[in-house]
Amino acid sequence: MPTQIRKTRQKDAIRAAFEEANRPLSTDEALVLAQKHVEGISVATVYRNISTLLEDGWLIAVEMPGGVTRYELSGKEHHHHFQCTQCAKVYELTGCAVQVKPKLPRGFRATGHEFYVYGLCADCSI
Amino acid sequence: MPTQIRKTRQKDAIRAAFEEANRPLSTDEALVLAQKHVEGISVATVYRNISTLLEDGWLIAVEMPGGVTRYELSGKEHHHHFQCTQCAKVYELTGCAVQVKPKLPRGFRATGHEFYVYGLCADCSI
DNA sequence: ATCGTTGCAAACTCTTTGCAGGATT
DNA sequence: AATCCTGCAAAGAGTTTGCAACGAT
Repeated sequence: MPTQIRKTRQKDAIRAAFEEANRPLSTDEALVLAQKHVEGISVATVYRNISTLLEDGWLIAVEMPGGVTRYELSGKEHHHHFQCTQCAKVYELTGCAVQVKPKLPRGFRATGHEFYVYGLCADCSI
Repeated sequence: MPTQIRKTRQKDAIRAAFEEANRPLSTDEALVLAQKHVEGISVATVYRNISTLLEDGWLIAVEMPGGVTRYELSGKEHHHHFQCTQCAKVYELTGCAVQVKPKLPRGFRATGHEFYVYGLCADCSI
């Protein structure tokens, strides 16, 4: 008998937060957004549910340099991320072409790369 | 009278650690290397001195996605960083050409970008 | 003898975990 | 009713800070 999973208001609120946001969310941001659906939802619950959603493959982690980890809906095609230097929000960048010619030291082997753009988002550009 | 600065064994040990390493160091790595010069040097001292060296402009912070901040000697020309997925050490990449054509959403303005390469360092490639 | 610096320990922040009560099936 | 899930509070990990003692000038 596989362990059963129950539907709760908190779980729904957290999933809704990510679906409504349209951008990667930190645990704090997810907490604030989820609290609009379920008042009094706790941080621990947000952390636990994000862990579960990561294991389920519903979310993936977005590691930002010098910042807390964000999470976004999985299943999107390859893309990079933009962080606003003013409000610190992170956005997805689609169709951002990057050409790399890494010159590695002798003996080094590259297996992947990450790329981040910084600047001002639309709200902060005003 | 400007605030005087004193020369201490701890301070020298921490600077030596960065000069000998030839790669960006985390506070932990700096602590371990500094302890080879001054036994019993404390974490607090490492943190405090790194802060001072940052203010002095002798060090600059290297923020790695999903990892602790590293610090490297300042004054080098523009370069990116390589992180070994095996030993987690960070190395500088010189002469790594990156061509970017970011397609930003309407109203967004880019001011900079960061680039990271992952793979196996020489020691871990064996 | 000053007073900058250090080491220790406490404080803080972010995240994880134990546990008892509450909610879903 | 069974047991998954939540909230609270305590516990960890990494970093910062207060304070008395140390030590460079």
